[in-house]
Amino acid sequence: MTAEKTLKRLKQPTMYDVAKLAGVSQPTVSRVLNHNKTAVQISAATRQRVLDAVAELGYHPNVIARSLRTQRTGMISLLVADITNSFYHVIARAVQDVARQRDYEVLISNSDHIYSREMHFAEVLSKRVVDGAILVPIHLTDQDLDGFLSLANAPIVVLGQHIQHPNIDVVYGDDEAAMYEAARWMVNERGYREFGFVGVPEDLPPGPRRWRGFKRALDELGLGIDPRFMVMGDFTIPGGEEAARALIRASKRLPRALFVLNDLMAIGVILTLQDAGYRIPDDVAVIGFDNIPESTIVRPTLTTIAQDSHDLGVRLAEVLFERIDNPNITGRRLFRTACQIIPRQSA
Amino acid sequence: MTAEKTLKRLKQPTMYDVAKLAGVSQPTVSRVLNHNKTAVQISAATRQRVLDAVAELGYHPNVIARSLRTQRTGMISLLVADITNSFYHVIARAVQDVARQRDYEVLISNSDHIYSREMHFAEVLSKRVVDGAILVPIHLTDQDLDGFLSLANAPIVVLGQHIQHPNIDVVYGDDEAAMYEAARWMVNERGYREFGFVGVPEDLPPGPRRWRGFKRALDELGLGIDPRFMVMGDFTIPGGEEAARALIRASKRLPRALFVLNDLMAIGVILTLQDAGYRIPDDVAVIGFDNIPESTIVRPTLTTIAQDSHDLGVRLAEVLFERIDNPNITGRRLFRTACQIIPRQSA
DNA sequence: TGATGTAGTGCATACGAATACATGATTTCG
DNA sequence: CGAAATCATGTATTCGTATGCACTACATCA
Repeated sequence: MTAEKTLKRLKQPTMYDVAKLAGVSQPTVSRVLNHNKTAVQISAATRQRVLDAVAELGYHPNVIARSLRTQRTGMISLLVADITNSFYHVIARAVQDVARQRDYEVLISNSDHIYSREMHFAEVLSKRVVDGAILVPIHLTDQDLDGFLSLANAPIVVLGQHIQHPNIDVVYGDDEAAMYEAARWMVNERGYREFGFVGVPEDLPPGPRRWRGFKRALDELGLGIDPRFMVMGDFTIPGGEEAARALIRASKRLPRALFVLNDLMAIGVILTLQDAGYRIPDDVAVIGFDNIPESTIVRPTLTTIAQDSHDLGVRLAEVLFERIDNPNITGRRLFRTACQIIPRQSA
Repeated sequence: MTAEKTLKRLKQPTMYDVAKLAGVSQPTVSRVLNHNKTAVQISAATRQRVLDAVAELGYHPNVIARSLRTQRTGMISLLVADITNSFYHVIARAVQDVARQRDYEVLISNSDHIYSREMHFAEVLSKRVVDGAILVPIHLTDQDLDGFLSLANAPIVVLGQHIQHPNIDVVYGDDEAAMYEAARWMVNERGYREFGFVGVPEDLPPGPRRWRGFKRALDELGLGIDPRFMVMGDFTIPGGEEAARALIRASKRLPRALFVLNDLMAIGVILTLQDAGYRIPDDVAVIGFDNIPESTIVRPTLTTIAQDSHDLGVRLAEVLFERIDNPNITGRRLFRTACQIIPRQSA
């Protein structure tokens, strides 16, 4: 009698168990537990009996069953391009904070910039395990997203202006304008007149935009850029290191200042150039983008362009929840966040 | 007729829809789609008709409904203490890789070392949204975990030797032994004989263990430690900076070498000491713990003790899946991973 | 050739909670 | 004081899938 199968997992109590103990019906239990969300009244006596029974049994609602019935999961997902990139940490934390206030869970995934992982993520979406998704699409196209959006009945919000889908909201830092301003600042305030650029392959989202802002400023100022001083990386520190080595290989003389597409690569560039004997910023100045925490760890500290990533995260989450609460919202809504130059030692 | 409510979300097709289109019953569809997991046979003709119907409708199984029926979610969760600490990134990635191979999703959460968040996480567990959990408990006690374990019918695996629960598997890096070896190495190989220690409050898990290993080596070598050279932080870079300032305040003369409980704090210590005019390692040597990527960014590069975090992550995931597959496993199984000294410039 | 398998399929039900509807008890008001 | 309104609760059904069981058709064997 006592020695039942201890190995067998104990079954969780259900609303029926609570109802039986309290001497009421299962729906009554449901109504007591959701009384804030339902208009139905429950007598104080019944409520108390139910609550006592809940406490006695240690009852927890089964989230799966509830989700099946309500068609809501209480979860949103967040796809970041690189979990090791601190830029996304702040965003993730902000998203989680907003979600926590609404009793939502956040499912964080990591694509490592890999297309198939982004696709996999979108597929999970279409199986309806989450009520909505925030993503940072690097490879996913409007077409891909369109397919998933019509399958999934969940809204999508993206970080990055390049997604043009007519029914996906976009939050972005205005990096094109920021690059433009930064280039002018480097010339006018800092006095640099010869630049190099460490970017990413053309088709990767932030690349073309940041390049355009940069190029526009240079054009207006009547400055050109030597093609040998343009190299590409892959957003990571090793990518930056490789890019720096490529620069050195291409020409023993380096440009006076380097714009690097993001901070991680900028750090890689600095470390490699220093190892090769160049002084930063005396021989080569370096400016990055993102203002990640590591930018204050490198020496010299990294001059960079800050996206207000906390704000980005909060907006992303808020915009998504608006859509979740009100599925009738349509259209491509745009939310812009300004960027800001953070002058430090490297440029 | 065509202009139905476009605003209304389209309903996903269900197995019934597929069944109707294929001219079979719903269970048959289920059997076709799960044929690898079920012993039942299906004729080739029927299978093809069903698959065609699936393709035509773009059917996706509803994961929620399946979970309710099977009592499995296909998700595990991972609670890390600090999402900004790179040490956990490698673990997260390793866990995700193992999970991916088994078609499991990983729900990453972040406690920020906050007790209430750890509790919240455990509660989610007990509502059965995941099939198992990996966690890095900082504040959670054996008692807490015991409560949740008996509520949840899901196994728990933890990182960190301090959890002694008789039914929770433990994976850990052998940091006590590593600190012991590192202390001997600092004395015998590097020649330091006067040490300071930057730790964390006594009750926080890795603290006492790492301290014990360190202390044991010093005792054996007949070296003492000046109480003024012992300060505490909170695992973070700002925590390390504050600790360094406390050290300087306590005595203008600093110890010859500093053991710091983890790399993030070690970096904070280095940056602050440098700003205060101390040369690393000439005035003060610093050794950290974890071997996070940032340890190669600081200058001087950080001498540290490496945990094989990829291995830790893989083990954690594998151990968890073993338990998920075989709920009859009981007991506290221990899995140890060795640590390794990584000599760099800071000590 | 009738008893016995076996492959292929449908029927009914269960998972746990939420909700439309029905019902009985109580109050309200003309 | 009787009809209608209101309150409190129960009954029945639903969400989408998996699975035990029943059933048919056909093959197998003695």
